[in-house]
Amino acid sequence: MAAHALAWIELNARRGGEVATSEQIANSVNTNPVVIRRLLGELRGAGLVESRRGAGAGWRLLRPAESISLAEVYRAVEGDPQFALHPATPNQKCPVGQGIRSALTPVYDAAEQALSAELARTSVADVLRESIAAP
Amino acid sequence: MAAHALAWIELNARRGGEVATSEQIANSVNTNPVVIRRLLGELRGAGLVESRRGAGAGWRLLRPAESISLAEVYRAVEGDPQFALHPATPNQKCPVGQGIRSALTPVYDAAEQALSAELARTSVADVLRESIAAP
DNA sequence: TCCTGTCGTAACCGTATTGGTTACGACGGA
DNA sequence: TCCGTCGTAACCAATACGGTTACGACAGGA
Repeated sequence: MAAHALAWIELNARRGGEVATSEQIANSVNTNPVVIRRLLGELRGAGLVESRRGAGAGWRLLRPAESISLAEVYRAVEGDPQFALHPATPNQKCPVGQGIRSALTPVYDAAEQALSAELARTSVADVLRESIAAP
Repeated sequence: MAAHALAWIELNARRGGEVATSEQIANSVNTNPVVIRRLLGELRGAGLVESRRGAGAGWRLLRPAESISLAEVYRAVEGDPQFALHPATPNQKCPVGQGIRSALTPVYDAAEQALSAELARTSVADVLRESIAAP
C-alpha cells in the first residue's frame, strides 16, 4: 500500500497536481483516508514525503521518484526486524539454548540485508512505470 | 524455534540418542511440548524429520544436519508468501490501482528469492556449531 | 474575521495470527 | 495389558492490522 500511495502521488504530480490528498490516494488504494494518513506519516518520518495542512493541503514527494527505492519504503513501514527470536528466552542450561540466539542473529541480519538489497533495485518510478504498462 | 529444535535433535543424536522427544526439545526451547509437536509436524510435511509413535517414540532427522538448510526450514514453517498484496483489491479504474499488483508481484518474488538464497547458506549443522561455540 | 478543506491523532472495532495450555484418543513396544 | 509418546482438537491471551468515526489543529480564501 505504501508503494501504491507513493506511485499515485508521483502520477498525480506528472499530471500537474501540486499535492495529493489522502482522500484521493485512498480512492485509488481502495481504503480509508485515515489509513493513508497513518501510512504516509511513517514515510514522512523517514523523510520520503512531506505534508501541508490548511486549505489546499496534501502530500508531496520530497525526492524524485527515481531515487526512492522500495528498500527505503520497506524500512520506513516495517520498522522492526522481520526475523524474531524466541518469544521466551531458551533454556540457558542447554548448550543449544544457551548459544542459539547469538548463532541466529548474524544469519537474520544477513537475510534482512539480502532482502533490502533486492528491494533497493526497484524505485517508486519503476513501480509506476510497470503499473501503467500492465495490460 | 524450528532451527533450535532441529539443532537440538542433531545434538542429541551426536550424543547417542536414537530419537528426541517433544518434551526434551520443549525443555531446551523453553516452551510447551505441543508447540514443538506442531512445529515438527510441519517439518515432517516438508520431509525434514520423521516421528515414531508408541513407547520409546520421538523425532529424528531424515537427512544429515549438514544438508538441511535454513531456507528449507523457513519455507516449511512460513508457508505463505511474506509480502502480501493489498487486503482490498485496488481501484481498477485508476491506472495505478489497475496495474500495481502485477507490477509488485515480480518484485516480491525476487525479494523472497533473495531471502531464500541467503538462508540457504546456513545449515542446521552450522546453527548447532555456532550455538555450541557461543561464549 | 469567519469558513472551509485537509491533516493529525486518538479511540474503538473485528479479524487473523501466534504461542501457550489442557485434554484426550491413537499407537506401539515392553 | 500398561505406559510413554505422538496427533490433534479446543480454547485462551496477546498482538497486529486495516478499517471507521470523531474531533481538534491548521492555513488559506472569501
